[in-house]
This record gives sequence, structure tokens and C-alpha cells, in this order.
Amino acid sequence: MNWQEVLSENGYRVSEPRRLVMQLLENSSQPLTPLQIYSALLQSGNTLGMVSVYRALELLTELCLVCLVYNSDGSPGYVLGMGGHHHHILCQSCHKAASFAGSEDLSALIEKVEADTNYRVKDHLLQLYGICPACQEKQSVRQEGN
Amino acid sequence: MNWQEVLSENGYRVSEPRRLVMQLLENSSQPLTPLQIYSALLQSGNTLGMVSVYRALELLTELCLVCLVYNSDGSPGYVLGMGGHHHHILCQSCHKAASFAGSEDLSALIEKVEADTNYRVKDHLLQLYGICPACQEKQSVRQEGN
DNA sequence: AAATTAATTGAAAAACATTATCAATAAGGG
DNA sequence: CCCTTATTGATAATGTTTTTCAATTAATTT
Repeated sequence: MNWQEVLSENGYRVSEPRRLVMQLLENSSQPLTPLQIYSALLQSGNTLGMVSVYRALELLTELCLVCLVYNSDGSPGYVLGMGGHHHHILCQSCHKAASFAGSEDLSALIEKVEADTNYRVKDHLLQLYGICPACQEKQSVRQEGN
Repeated sequence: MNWQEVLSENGYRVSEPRRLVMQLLENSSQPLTPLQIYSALLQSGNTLGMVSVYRALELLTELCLVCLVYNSDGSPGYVLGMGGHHHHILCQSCHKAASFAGSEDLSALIEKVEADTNYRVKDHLLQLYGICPACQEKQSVRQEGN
């Protein structure tokens, strides 16, 4: 099921601003802020209002078509959603985002925390930060050059 | 080492706004936004500027005396830092925060992600959301009452 | 204990981000 | 192709964070 169908099946229209936002995120490897999205779309010759970007992101996030992530400096950004439960890892150098699936690996941790704190765990936020393959490459080349 | 010493040893003064913010966070079980901190302090008869709250939080966060956390709705809040590496679990009902230590439990997950994505993992953001013991109690009481 | 000095504060303004309002527009069903 | 209604975009309102700078205050020196 593509994103157009998700919109339709939930009673929403496939409008121009929504199309533009999805298209841009589909072609972006890194999280973008609402302002970055707005600016990029204007610069590529499109015309839409900032407000529509906010509204599109709100709706698309609700439908899990896009995800809100936090950069390592705490600033928020939006990336394409992958459907199903997953998490993101962000490159601290070029900001490229990758996703990885599942939460089975957290179940041991969660059980331990439930035992320790007596909280009942319902949900979680997990993001990893690191260096992507391409930036590792660049770094080692620079090192060799010295 | 208490927070006053941490400030001094890093060349910062123990000023009134910083004292007020720390004092409030020490007595709050839930994350507070800058505005909530400012309002609470004014209401308890103190006098300080909003700007000082922002500045105090920025510095205290840098020194790891307070931590920035994300509520399950995505809004940010500040809680007392615990020193050393730790994470937080937040109650979805009363917003009470608890902390749990360590990241050893994540190492298996991290290795797996490194293998899958070829990223080199450097850091992570982990928060759990759930129901605290007191709110579990309340819920089961209400249930029985029906 | 008073004087000195430099970090820190607070008020105001500026900059920036988000949300509300509402008439005009456009998507999708008939 | 028309009709209905969700959606848009412009404007304004609201809210948040940062900048600026003279006045204040914490901590050090005398």
C-alpha cells in the first residue's frame, strides 16, 4: 500500500502540498525541519504555504508515513516512515539517516527496568547516533593523508 | 560533589537564578519546561527573568546537572541529572520520571545494528514510557470499583 | 570588611517558530 | 462536468527562544 492509498483509505485527499512533502522526503536521506522542507520546495520552483507544510507533516506523522526524529543536538526533523515498528540511526557528520527494525532486542532491558523501577513499560523512544559508512571512509582517508 | 561545587570548579558562579532552578528541579518528580519552571518560581514568591531560566538550563545541562528529556507527546522537559550514564522512564499518566542506569543492556543491540547498517555507533537516545507504580494502583482500584 | 573586577542578570526588543482564522480553491464522488 | 466539502494559503495572533546592553552581584583581592 503506497502513501496515496493510505491517505485515501483514511478519508484524506491526495493534495498538492502533501504530494510535495512526501516527494521531497522520499528523496532526502537526512531528516528535515519544517522550514527546510518549505525552503527546499520553494527553491525547486513549487509554490505552497508554510502552514501547509506543518499541516502535511502533522497528518503524515499521524498516519506513520513520516517519522519525527531528534538530531543529536536535540533539534527535531522529519524522515520518511518505513511502516512497522522501527528506529533510526543518524550520522553525526552528514546527518544521513538509516533505519533498523524491531524491538525484540529491547525486551530484556525492558524487563529489567520493570523489575527495578516497578513501572509498567508501554512504549519507548530509541535513536542511535554514529558515523555512516561513507563518512567513516572520508575520515580514514583524511587520516592517511596526514 | 554537589552542584555548587560543580559550578565553582568549572569557573561558574553560584548565582540566585541557578540556585532557584536547581532547587525547583530537586523537588520536582516530573520533567518541567522552561516556562513551567519560570512560572513556578514566580508563583512561589521569587523574582527572576525568563531569560535567566533559559541560560541556567543551558549551562546546567552542559554540566550534566540537569537532563533534557522528551515527553511521549514530543515536548521537551528538564529533570535533575543523576551523574553518570543513565536513562529515564516517564509515566504517561502523572508524568513522574524515574531513571535507570547503564547501557550494557544495549550493547548486543548496538552490535547488531552496526553489523546491519555499517554505521559506527557513538551515542544513543533511549527513553521508556509507561505507568508508574502509583498510577497502576489507581487504575486497578478504578477497575474494581466498576 | 570594604574595594575591585568580571561574570551574570533582567528588561526590552528582535528573531524565530507555531497555531488559529476564514474566504478562496481544488480533489474526488456522483 | 458539476457539486460538495476537505484543504489550502494569506494574514494575524500567539508562543518560544535569542540578542543586546546597562545595571547588578558573586567572588576575589586588598
